[in-house]
Amino acid sequence: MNTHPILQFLNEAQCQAVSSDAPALLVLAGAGSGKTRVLVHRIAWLISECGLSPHSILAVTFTNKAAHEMRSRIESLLGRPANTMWVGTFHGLAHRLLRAHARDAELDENFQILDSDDQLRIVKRVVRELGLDENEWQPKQAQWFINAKKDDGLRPKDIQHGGDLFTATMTSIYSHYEQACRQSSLVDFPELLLRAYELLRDNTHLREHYQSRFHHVLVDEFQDTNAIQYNWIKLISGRQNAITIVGDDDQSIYGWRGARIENIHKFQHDNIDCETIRLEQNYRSTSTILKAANAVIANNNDRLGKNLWTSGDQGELISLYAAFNEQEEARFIAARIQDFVNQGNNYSECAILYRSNAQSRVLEEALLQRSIPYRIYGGLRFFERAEIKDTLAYCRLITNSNDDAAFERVINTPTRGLGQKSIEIVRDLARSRQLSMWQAASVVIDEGLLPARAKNGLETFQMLIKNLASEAESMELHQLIDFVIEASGLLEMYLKEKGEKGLARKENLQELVSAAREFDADEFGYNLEDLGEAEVEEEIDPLVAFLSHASLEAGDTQAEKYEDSVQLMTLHSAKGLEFPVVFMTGMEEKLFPHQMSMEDSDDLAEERRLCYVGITRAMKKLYLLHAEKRRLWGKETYPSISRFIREIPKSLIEEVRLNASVSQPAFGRSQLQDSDSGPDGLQLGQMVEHPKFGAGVILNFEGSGPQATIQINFESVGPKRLVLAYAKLTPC
DNA sequence: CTCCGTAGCGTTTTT
DNA sequence: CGCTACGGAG
Repeated sequence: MNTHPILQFLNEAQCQAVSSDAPALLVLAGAGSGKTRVLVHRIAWLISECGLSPHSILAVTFTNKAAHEMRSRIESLLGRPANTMWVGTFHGLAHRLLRAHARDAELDENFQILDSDDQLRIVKRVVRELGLDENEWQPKQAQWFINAKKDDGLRPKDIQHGGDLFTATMTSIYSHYEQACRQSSLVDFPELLLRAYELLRDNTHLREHYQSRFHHVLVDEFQDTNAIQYNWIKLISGRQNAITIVGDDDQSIYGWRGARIENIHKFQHDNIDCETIRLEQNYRSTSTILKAANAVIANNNDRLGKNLWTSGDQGELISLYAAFNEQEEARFIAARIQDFVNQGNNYSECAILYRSNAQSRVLEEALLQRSIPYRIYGGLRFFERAEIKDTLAYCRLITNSNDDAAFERVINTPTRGLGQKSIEIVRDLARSRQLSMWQAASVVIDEGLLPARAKNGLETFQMLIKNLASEAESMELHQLIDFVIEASGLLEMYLKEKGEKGLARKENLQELVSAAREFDADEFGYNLEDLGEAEVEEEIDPLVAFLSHASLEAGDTQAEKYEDSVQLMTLHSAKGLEFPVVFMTGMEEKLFPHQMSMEDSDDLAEERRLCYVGITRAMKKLYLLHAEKRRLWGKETYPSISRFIREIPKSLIEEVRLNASVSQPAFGRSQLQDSDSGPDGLQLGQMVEHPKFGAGVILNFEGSGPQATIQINFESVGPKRLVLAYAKLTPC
């Protein structure tokens, strides 16, 4: 037994992972197996035991939350700050590199970051400018295309369209979009990564500098990395440095966003000396819950393989409840939560998970009816609010008047007599003379291309921005923001809004001012004190830093954290969290697995991983719910039970009835029936096809002999009772 | 420019 | 069903 303080209280596999001296280490960390703990302890180990300087450590995560948590846990373990250690998100670190070496990356030193909203606006404009029909060539789709290509490290010139009209058109949009971004010194999220990659790839001096600096690179949630992230990691760590990657192939749920689960296999392949350690002991859930999770995920192929276990006890059976409809599903949950709380527990110990956001509405209503406090994850985040984005758009114009995205956003907000038509004139001129909107505006005024009223508006706008820019030089960041809010007329405009809305907006704007007051560029690593040979260009403007910060850390989704409340969220946002009691709702075919992911086997496997993630969120008690009837987009549907439920051993489930509960149920079976099997080898819960009614699930067998009937829940027409002898059923 | 009516559409989300 | 985005009327 190792008695080293850093290795204390770790199990054997964890100790091995923390103290491994392998140059390439892969830690396959199952849900709830102490993944973050291992990562944090390993870094502390490297510093205090292997004598590595924090300066030579690079740790990468996906979310800001994870990055902050990691740094503070390392520091508290070490008992001292480790400022020189690079800990951050892929995007945050890429941004840091680009700021420090803007010239080498061929970027304007005041470049700003586009969020997906701004990005879509620019794509839309490009599509329009190319004279393409927006219905045929949807900007959303083009945006998706561009991002997917960037995630794969492809520039327009790298794309072979081979005469394919779709690819050719999309590539052309991509190319023009790139041009527009360059014009305005704007960088979107995937561009941050791609640029940072190209920077190191094409600049030997810089690459060698960072390779000799970072002796150990650690990556969290490796299953979520995309192609460019993987290549960036490879580039920055070079051949001589150690890499630790931590991840769980079974929890890869972002394939649709470019994440490459294969990167884990690739890592093993690229590093012949790679050591693999599995963390399979789970400290979160009961063995019942783990068995269910293991059984479900076992249906996927190509896994690296892992079996979660616990030394804890069995705990309660998983409860399965078949509700009549979604309202009843919600009421059942609310009642259970109320019971749970009445027994002396907290609301915050309960989480309600769903596949898609639309499901939350009915759940909210049921909770509201019982006055159960709840908190919804997701939704608008602080820096995404319209009033905040408007204010920041003015600030961006102060920093860089050629920022077309910002220009378009506020040119007529608040209204100053500039309609669609006037803006179109500016836009056209900007395009034909290859100018930014701001530059084009001056030309339009000089050449008298606008009616008097619009011309006035445009001039007022220009004066305003120039005025703000000159004031900016003598003001503190927070004073400036405050001044912008006032002088732009935004505050006045919002206060005119009726109801609470205007006031809420005013409060948010005040919060923005305090955020600016507390903002410290150095603290967020925007100024780099120790780049050594690779020189830092001059000190970053605090406003530029604040704007980048706003884009990179959009802030929390609104919620009063201190209040004890039930947690509502999608299965995706539940990843990484845990709750004593978990309700998984809408366990129905076409909802979960989602209809759009049922055809393709890779998509289906990802849905299954999502289910695995959901199940493993539960610590003590798991409820699975499905409705026999569900209103979807105003239409009644009769969904069949999710295949994932059928993948859980029946011995782990008890079916909840309204007044009693029976263990070892068959799905939808009456309590009196004691066999799963009916005549003709048909089984309860089985999918069958009827020539007239289509597909359905067998609910029950009744009677015997020639009068025997079968009850089937059809997708098209709902539950029906048929005489078995005449029903021409084919199993499917 | 603002307001209102309707056509169209409808996973998952962080940076 | 309920939201958004856009187009026409005032």
